[in-house]
Amino acid sequence: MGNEAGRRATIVDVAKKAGVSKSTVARVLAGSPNISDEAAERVRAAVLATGYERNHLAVGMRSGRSGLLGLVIPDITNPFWAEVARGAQDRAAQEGVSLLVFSSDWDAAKEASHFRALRQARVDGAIINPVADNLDDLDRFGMPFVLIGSSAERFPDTSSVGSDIAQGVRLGMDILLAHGHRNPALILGPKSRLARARFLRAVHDHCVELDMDPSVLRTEDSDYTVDGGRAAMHKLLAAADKGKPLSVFCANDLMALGAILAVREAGLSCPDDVSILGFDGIPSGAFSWPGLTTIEKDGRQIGSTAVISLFEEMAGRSDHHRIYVPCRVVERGSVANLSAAKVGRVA
Amino acid sequence: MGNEAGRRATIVDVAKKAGVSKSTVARVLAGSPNISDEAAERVRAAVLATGYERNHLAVGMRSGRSGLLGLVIPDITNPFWAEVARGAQDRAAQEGVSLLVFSSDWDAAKEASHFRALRQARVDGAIINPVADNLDDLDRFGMPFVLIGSSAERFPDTSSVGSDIAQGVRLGMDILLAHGHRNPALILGPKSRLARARFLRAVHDHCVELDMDPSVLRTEDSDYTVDGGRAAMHKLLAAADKGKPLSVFCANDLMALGAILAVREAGLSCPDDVSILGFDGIPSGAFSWPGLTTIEKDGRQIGSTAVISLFEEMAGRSDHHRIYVPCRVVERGSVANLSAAKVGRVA
DNA sequence: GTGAAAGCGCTAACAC
DNA sequence: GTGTTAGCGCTTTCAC
Repeated sequence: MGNEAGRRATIVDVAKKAGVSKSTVARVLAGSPNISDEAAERVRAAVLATGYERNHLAVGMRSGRSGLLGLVIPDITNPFWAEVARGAQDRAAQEGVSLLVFSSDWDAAKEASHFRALRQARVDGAIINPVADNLDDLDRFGMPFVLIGSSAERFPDTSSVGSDIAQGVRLGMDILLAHGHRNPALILGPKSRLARARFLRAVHDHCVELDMDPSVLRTEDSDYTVDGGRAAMHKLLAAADKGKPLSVFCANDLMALGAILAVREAGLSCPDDVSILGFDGIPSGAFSWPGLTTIEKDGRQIGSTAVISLFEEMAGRSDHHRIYVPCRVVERGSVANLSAAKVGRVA
Repeated sequence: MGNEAGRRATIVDVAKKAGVSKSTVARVLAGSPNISDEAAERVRAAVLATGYERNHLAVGMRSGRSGLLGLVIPDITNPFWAEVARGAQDRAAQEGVSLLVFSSDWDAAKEASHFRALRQARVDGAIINPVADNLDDLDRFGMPFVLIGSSAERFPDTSSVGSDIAQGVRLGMDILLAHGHRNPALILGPKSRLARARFLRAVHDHCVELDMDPSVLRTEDSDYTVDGGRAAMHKLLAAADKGKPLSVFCANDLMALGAILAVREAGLSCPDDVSILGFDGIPSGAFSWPGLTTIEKDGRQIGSTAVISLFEEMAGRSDHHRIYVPCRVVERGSVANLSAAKVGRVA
């Protein structure tokens, strides 16, 4: 325990044991260069002997750095956000700081109360997927922060890290096209959501790049849920030409999983009759039948990049910036290769 | 900001504004009873006017309570542990404390380093799914803690909260029996794992209760993975009587999902030819085809109960205890009802 | 019912 | 290169 009294050792105990002053100990601990080798050695020995461990509360109080970072995400139970949290955790550990994690449930009141907790804990900075429409709470207290997720774009003059949706959509369209699917249908989220507009815009932009007419693409609006995707798929199926191969690009994986269900319910086969492409990369996509081919967002990368960005922000050594983390294709089995199939039939 | 200088308001600013002493402010904040209504009112007004928020670092330093709790789980990315974290988070928020979350990856070295972080942050207590074989690190520093998950049973003289595996296994066997499945096969984890023995023992115990001979049950050892379950299922299929309905109780959901895959690969149907029951309740089970019928562990409940237990532990107002949180059945479609099927054929 | 004063463990000037 | 000193913001005796 470090001393006779049985309390935890303090810097004074270490100083006494090493026969130096508090400041010398503090300097060794901080890795200051102006220390004699001998003193440093004695301090290190004393630290070991006493079992001393720095009291971050005291450090934080004096230095103004608590060694704590805050992370506020919608729901730690959502696999994408869990990945983000993991990425942030690992990076924070690497930097020697710890992470306070909060779930907001997309609820502004909860978010506000988490912000209060962050301020009271005197976190050195925060990584936030914002739900409320203003960040005054944070600004007012001068807490450095970095926004994550795509909703961050609502806020000018902030740093943010999110998925590169435009690139992901390009990837998705290209996969579909490369596999022989012309004019895929689109299952989108509800009109109210910003994400819907961004996804759609990305599709349009890429169509234009490809000399395709985007207005030809059939779209179906729905909720970002399994049931939403299922319902949308049923509508698409009802309106589709029988016998003609159909392909669908869903704006998230949950809807894509629902679409697969709907195809089976209609007595059709995925991918033989209809090909389905998702967007997210949730783990459940690996266990559906067929496995879901999807565009995967890199949550872990977003989390770790956000920590790095936050450190920049804390150091104030950079302007605000937006970082877009690229997505990647995960091919499983829900998108048929039409060209290959034709070759097969010929043979 | 609370004062002219633009720094965050302190208790002194509040005291000045309210025209009372620091101590009076502190007493109001702490909810002490011996305060005149008038003073209390003026303090409250001053708090609002200054935008004062308690500095938890200073509070912790002086009072010895940081208002921080630690949570060390194997992986926040694992849906079960994410549920646990969420339960703990919500309960902690309710109690006015914040949660530091760490992932150990079942790695003793990482665990040790997280313990150090917990000690340095001076958390008031910790909730831990232990990987290492001893908890001396924690004991030595007198940090109150509660163990979670079933591995906790390795440690005598500790408090713990985990799933009631015995009850869950009973639930599973009863579902199988009720649906007309005699003598289900068992897909278990590797021999090295404690969890395997506990699961098997629970099955045996329940068989004895039911006057069944447990030695009649075919078992297959494997890894706790999708591929493990798939391989085990193929072996079971190879050894099974053709045409006779087969049922399998898997010790976790990942293996069960693999088993479903194997059944399809063998050209058979689940649940028509073989029924599969899982154990865990992971979200992916809802998206497989057929949906996985399983015994669900209540991670959220475990998390929130662990926080309550930890508070008991911190208050020292109870002996060590073990709490077993009950599991529940989630019926989806992977277990056929043999009795119902027969009725159907007759009709 | 309230105030004055001490001090938690540490860092950061400032001296030497 | 090292020691001395003054607090950081709060809680908690101890007076009155």
